[in-house]
Amino acid sequence: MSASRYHKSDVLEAALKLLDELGLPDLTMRKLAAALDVQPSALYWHYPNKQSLLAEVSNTIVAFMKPVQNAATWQETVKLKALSFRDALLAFRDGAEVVSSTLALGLGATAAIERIESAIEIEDRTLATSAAESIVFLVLGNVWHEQQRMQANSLGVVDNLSFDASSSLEIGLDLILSGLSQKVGA
Amino acid sequence: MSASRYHKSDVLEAALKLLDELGLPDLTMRKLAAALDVQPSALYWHYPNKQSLLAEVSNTIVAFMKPVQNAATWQETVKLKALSFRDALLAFRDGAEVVSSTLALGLGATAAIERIESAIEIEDRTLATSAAESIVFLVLGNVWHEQQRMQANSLGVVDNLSFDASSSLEIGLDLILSGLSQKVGA
DNA sequence: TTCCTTCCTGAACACTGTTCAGGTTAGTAT
DNA sequence: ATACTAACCTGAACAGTGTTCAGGAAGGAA
Repeated sequence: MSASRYHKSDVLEAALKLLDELGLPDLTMRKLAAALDVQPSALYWHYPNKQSLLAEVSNTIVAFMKPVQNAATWQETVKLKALSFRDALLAFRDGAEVVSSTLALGLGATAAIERIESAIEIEDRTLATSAAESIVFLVLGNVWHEQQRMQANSLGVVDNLSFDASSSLEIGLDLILSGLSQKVGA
Repeated sequence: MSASRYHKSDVLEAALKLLDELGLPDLTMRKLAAALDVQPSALYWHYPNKQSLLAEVSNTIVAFMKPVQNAATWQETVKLKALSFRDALLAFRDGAEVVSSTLALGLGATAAIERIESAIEIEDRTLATSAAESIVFLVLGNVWHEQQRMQANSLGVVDNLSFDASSSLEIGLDLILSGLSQKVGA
């Protein structure tokens, strides 16, 4: 198989598949090349470097956010969007770490902030932006931590299962949203 | 100079110094060894691997948090502790990234969560833990983002200076704290 | 058939973390 | 002073990493 040639989207697709199989630490250019039955240097025709490849991987993960049906209140919509972001991260192995890294580099994942900000129906847009950014950091931190535990568990490391990550995230979200409602008098 | 032998704390100290001079991506075992005028393999007598070294670096950064004088309300104390955490991260180059990585690995930085949680004077300790965790994620995300911008700026990359990271963090903190006050009826 | 763009090879460069057998130094005990 | 033991380090190597570069082959258009 794979007798013909590839283009950018094929490489991206293969990277996502390999990310899921091996995890981020083992996602190397050489293994990616081997999976495509190609020399490592071939990848550099499609992407200038590994970082820009990972940036597109990150964008793909973020774009995986499912749109939310409008809820009763905008607060509810914001929460659903945040949880949809969470689900997108969880859908890919090490998703949170990938997105965190590229967001810190200023490359990708600003889409997530914008999408959440757009749901915050208040007049003070500076406040809305900060709130959206806070929510994104909160989700990323939570999921990163959770995915790390998942891998540790699959490696047989003992863990205190007494801690429910998903409800911890929801508590944090509720805190921000209730603070937001209060500050804006709604 | 450096004619005599080292022990663990010397290596840690040198690592912190080198982190500040070179940044996390260039903090390699070989450069650390060279700074100590020692073979790279010598480092592995003190630390089993690079990760455990970084975990102690992370712990040192977190321990850099200055204690806060008790404020009028516990809300104020929590906020001051969060800002003290922020200052500790900012005191070291790439501090937020270092601490994020090791916190995700479950190794260090739980001290920061505990210290903030202890200031949250409410009865529901589950809520307090989630709130403290949220605050830590928020600070880490903010500072990571900010430190990345600092480095980008020092490399001559253009940046929109219209964005004040420190006030964005304070807004996020206020949102969580006001949500917390509301939920507990204080 | 010529030509040009697209995609890839093969080999190398300059690194990285880590291991290991063996040596040296320092301090303690006899 | 001598023997012993723990602390610390050398030197060399292994197996891997991202990336570069000159050149070659495949596919479509003129």
